[in-house]
Amino acid sequence: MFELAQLEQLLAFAKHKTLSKAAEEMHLSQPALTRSMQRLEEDIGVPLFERKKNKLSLNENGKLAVEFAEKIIFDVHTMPERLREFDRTRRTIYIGSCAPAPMWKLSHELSELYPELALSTDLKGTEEITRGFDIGKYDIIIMPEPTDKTEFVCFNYMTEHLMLSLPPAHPLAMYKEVSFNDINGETMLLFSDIGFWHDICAAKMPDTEFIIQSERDTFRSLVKLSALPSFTSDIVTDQVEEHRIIVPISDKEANPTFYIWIHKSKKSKFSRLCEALKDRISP
Amino acid sequence: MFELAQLEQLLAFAKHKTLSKAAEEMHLSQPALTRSMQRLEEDIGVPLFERKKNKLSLNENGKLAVEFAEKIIFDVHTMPERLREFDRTRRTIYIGSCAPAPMWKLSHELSELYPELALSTDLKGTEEITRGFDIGKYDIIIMPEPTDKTEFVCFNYMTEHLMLSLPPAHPLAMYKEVSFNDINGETMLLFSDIGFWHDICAAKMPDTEFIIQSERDTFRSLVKLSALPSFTSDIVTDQVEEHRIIVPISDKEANPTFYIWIHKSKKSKFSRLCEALKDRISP
DNA sequence: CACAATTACGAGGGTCGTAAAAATG
DNA sequence: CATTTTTACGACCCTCGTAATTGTG
Repeated sequence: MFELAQLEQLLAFAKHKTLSKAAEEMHLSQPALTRSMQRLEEDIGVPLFERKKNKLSLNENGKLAVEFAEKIIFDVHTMPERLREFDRTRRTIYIGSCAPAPMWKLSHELSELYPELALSTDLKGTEEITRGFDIGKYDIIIMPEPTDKTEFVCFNYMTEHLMLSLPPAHPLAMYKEVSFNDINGETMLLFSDIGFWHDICAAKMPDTEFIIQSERDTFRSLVKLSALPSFTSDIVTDQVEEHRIIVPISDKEANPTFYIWIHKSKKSKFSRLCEALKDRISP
Repeated sequence: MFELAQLEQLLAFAKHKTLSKAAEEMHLSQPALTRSMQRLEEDIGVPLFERKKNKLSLNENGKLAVEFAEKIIFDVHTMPERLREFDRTRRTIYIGSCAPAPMWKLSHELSELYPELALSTDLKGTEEITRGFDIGKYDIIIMPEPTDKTEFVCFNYMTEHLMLSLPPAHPLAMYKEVSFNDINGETMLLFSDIGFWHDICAAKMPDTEFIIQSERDTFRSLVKLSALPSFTSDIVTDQVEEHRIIVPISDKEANPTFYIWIHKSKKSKFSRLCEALKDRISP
């Protein structure tokens, strides 16, 4: 049986048309290549080359052999790549979420339930999250609505309450609660990595100008230093907001319940999680 | 890079479930297999096995690796087979003919024109010959009719005259010529390997009983010794038929002209033959 | 205790590189 | 005369087999 190295050498020769050049690419001496190709011919049992005194070229057999070799070498190279990728996905839980708060909570719980697995999290709008779920990019997704599709299992995970964070001097600070409509037209500070909240903001407050900040620390400094309103929620408890008035937002869109979707086919992989959530199964 | 031998060893292990059995099939010692599989894991970069103290089994990666390996090893084994077949067809001219006489003539001419190539001849009815031509089984076919298909090139090759060979005492021996109709109902000797002549006989002499003989020498002896009529032709000059009366057959089916068909795509391969026949091209 | 997997170590075979030869444009 | 292919020869690396170890049912 011939060796893979010989097929790669054949491809190198087909590419460079001379043994010397091919040998260079293969980090091999010319004589070694000569013998290696002679062995290949012997092993296969048909002549692959046309030999002139100082010229070697592929004959018809050789040209066909190159086509075979290309396919085999391609498969041989993809095999380890695909296996490594497969191994990686096997050791990682891929989460897609439409909001940060439930993702933090779920990440925390998963890392305790599955300390041997790595987590990969992705924060996007609902549309992109469901698309990624459909193509198998995510094992688990967090959505602001349940699903009744029979191929998914769905859990009621948590509810978040969005609130307005205001400097005490702000006119809205006196209200016990506000609606998106009240805020519409304001200029606001907004953190960028917030998933579907972007869509909510755009839909419910079309006239509001958002000053978007992607650095969390910078965002927090801005909130402290500026007189502009910003959002916070009942989940973001760690965020110290001194000298700010917190006002609940009444709209139902501001108080979403988040649901966890999992493919039924992956139930066994996430049996521990499903067990932990079994009381919250939806519907 | 891993080696093909390692993939085959992996397949052997997948088949036998233990290194010892696999080693036996591979004509290798167990320790050698152990190390070989360890190298395979290293080369690919992911664990393929689940190791218990005295039990080795494939993990999920390993099962996927087996699928890859099966495909690669299959391709590796087919490559030499296909190349040998390709080489053989390249060195052989495959001829299909519906009659023996033009096949002998063509074989003779081809072996002089292409002394470096082997000949493979096949004698069948017209239907089977054209079918074989369509599927590429034959490079050249000999047919009793021309073709006007543009993808073929066609030559008028030769005409053969079928004749009746009779013992002098036979009633038909006095005629200057006969028709198939005159012979219909006789009992006749017939050589078996005669291609489309079988169809002619069956069609034109449905009531004739043919005593079919496949051994040429036996057939000739029978012709000499029996008082039964048989066929001969103007081409079969070497056949000494003492004490036999030769009567021409008048039907047009008994005097066919044979045509050579060649795929235009193979014109270059048979350029010498086409050159030799260029005066007889048949539109 | 038979069997399976793994480790240690020495031997052998195969492939490589260097050197040299032969041929070409 | 630079370039290319091929052959000859010695060296080295790599894999193999034997032997020994550990562990299991």
